[in-house]
Amino acid sequence: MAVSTGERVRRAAVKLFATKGFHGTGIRDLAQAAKLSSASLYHYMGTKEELLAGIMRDCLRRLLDDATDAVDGVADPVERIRRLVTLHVTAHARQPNETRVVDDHIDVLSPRLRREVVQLRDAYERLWSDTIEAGRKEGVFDTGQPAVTRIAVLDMCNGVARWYSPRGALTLRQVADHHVELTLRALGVHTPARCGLANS
Amino acid sequence: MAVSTGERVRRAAVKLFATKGFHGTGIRDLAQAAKLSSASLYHYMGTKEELLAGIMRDCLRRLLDDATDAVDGVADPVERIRRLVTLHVTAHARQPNETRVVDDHIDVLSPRLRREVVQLRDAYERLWSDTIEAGRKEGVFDTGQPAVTRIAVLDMCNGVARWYSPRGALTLRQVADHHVELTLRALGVHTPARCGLANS
Amino acid sequence: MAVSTGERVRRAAVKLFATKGFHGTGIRDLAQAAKLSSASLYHYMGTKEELLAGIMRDCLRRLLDDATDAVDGVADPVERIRRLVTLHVTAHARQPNETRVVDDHIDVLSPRLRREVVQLRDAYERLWSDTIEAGRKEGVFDTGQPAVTRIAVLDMCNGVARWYSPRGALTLRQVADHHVELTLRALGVHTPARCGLANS
Amino acid sequence: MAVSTGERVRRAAVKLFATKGFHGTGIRDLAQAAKLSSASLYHYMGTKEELLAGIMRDCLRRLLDDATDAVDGVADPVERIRRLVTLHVTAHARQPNETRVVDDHIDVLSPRLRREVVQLRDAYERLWSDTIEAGRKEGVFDTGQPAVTRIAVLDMCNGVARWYSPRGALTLRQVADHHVELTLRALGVHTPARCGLANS
DNA sequence: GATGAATGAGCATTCATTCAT
DNA sequence: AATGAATGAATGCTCATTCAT
Repeated sequence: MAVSTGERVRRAAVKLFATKGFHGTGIRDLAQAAKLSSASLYHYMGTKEELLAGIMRDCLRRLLDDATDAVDGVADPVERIRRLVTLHVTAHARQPNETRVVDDHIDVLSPRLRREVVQLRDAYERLWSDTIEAGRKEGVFDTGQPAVTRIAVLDMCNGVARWYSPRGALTLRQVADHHVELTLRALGVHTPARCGLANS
Repeated sequence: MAVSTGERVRRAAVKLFATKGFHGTGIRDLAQAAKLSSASLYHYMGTKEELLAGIMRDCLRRLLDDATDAVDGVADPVERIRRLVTLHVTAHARQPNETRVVDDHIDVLSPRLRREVVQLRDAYERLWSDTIEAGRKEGVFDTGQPAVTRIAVLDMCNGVARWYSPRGALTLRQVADHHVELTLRALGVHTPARCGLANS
Repeated sequence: MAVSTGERVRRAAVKLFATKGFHGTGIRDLAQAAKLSSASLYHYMGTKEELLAGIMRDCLRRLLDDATDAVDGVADPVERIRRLVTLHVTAHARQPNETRVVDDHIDVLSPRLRREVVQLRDAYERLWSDTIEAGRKEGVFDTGQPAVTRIAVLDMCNGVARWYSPRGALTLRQVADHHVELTLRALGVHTPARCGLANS
Repeated sequence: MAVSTGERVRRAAVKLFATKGFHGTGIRDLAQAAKLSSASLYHYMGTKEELLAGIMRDCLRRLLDDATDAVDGVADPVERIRRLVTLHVTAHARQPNETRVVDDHIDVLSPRLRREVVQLRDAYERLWSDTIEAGRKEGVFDTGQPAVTRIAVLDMCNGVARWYSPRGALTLRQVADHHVELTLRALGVHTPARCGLANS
């Protein structure tokens, strides 16, 4: 199935921004990767910065929507966190470039464009903090520094985008499960099969 | 106590590279921050890239040396990992800019300059993997994916450089201890005071 | 008749390189002479050095082609040398800048770009040495050092580019004829009207 | 025997100006070649341009003095030209760098510094034109364009600096003699041993 | 006599962007 | 929809030169 030119531009941008960084990517690099002249590029984007902001916005919106759906109606904090981690890790493994662009470029945006992106990111992180807080209140999570733990867990899961390969030794399922496990341990959840005993 | 001009250049570079990125930092930004003309800058550095590589090399060398000292003669894997985490977190909290430069810019370096930096980083990470492996062999660590866990723990600890403030709610001691705790949990170490019970 | 912008750039370069030298000509000088911004210049050239190499290559190629045509089918060494000198002097008188650029800048080129230029120059000079050699074999040229004589004659003819003016006392015809005469004398050809007697 | 620092500077400059050109030679190149810091260089020279002018001036002065001595008291135009050519070729073969600097850099000098150099050069060339004129008046030289011939002969002899090597096939004596021969032929002098007959 | 430090001006080249076609 | 042409501003870096030590 053919891909529209605008989509080709966006994909080129995602790949280049992720690997070379926003400032390390020139408009000519983008044009070449999108097989367009640099002038034509401007039919499909505003400025280079708006292109970046658009990518970040869409990626975060999708993540937020998916996460909202995933935990919708789920009350159990353990199950909620399980789903959040799985979704987060899956997204980072499947779209490593998009997620790396999102995770690494917030400071690059000028205030005007940053606002919306930050709002989306905060809304997304609130899903996590709310869940962690709920688990603490219910006594199923045991962590002295919930905010720090949340950041730590997210950083840990973000890292997947930098090393996971579908051709690697681990399946995506295994990686996701492992991070669920790590997260539950970080949150002090007593996973019975594991209390101090066998290797997985 | 006076600071040498060369040191001033390096400090300016550390701050700017950390906050704006290598490609986002111009030679004129550096000059202004170091209170020098851009021409004078070149008395104290080679190229901009060599300046970056020098910063990364020194920071990693210090970290590697300190870590080597810290675990020297310590046999117990739990104690070793405790020290590694404490040192790592402390470095990231005290020199957030240096460590962010190191953590974010390896891909920026050209092959020639990257080599040495990668060697240092690998030597440092080997301290971690060796320790984790030893703990697994002794049966005190319980993790199905030691390599993934190592990366996860390092990413988690690296994050400290992005949010810790000496003027924040937590002392450096508390942050370090918390990350030791998180790490031990990730490694499946049964910390008695915590097996499923009280908040810290 | 209008001149294309690319041609304007090339002409400006020829004039400036000839009069101020390659290193003495800045990109801004070129831009000003070509009535373009220095950035626009780069739509019409690669690097400054490639511009130079292109000029040299084209000039030499034309000279080589013209000389090849001029002596094509001509067997008599005296007539051949007559034509080579006439063509060479004419080219140096009519395009003094191009030829000066060619004659003065071979050492400026980096190896990559020098190769082709040197090949063309050598092919051109081979026309001369082959002709001189043939004349010697036939006994019509009398010179003890044919290689040195060839260089001497070429240097002598090259000089025309530095002083000839269409508004000067001598016509191009006269200058060419005079150099033919000088060359034949250098080659020891006995021009009857002249064996030691009258002024021309 | 030791060479003074000032002399070392001058020699470095001669070599570099000759091979890379004035504009192609940086002050740092000079300093490196003279084994001095670039600041120290300025103890031994004025500006870079004055260094160039000094070299040209001295070289021309020596040439002029030597040539004046060489023809002093010699009346016969043939003998005079013989001596001028021998001296000129010898100088160009023995000091190829100095003479190339002189021959190639007159246009580089600013008016102030150019004046004296041009005067010396003109005085030197007057020795040649006076001699040629005298020969013509006496009927021993036969050339229709004495001025053009003078330039041609000088260009021809200058070329020696670009190819002569003491390790080459020809001795300096042979090269000088050959150029004397070429010059006499150009001036239409009937050298008996040669009138149309054997190879040398 | 020698140099490290310093710099304003300049270098060739690339930047992101616009616009007429 | 697409691009060649164009540019002001900026890029990293080097220039020749000065001066305090």
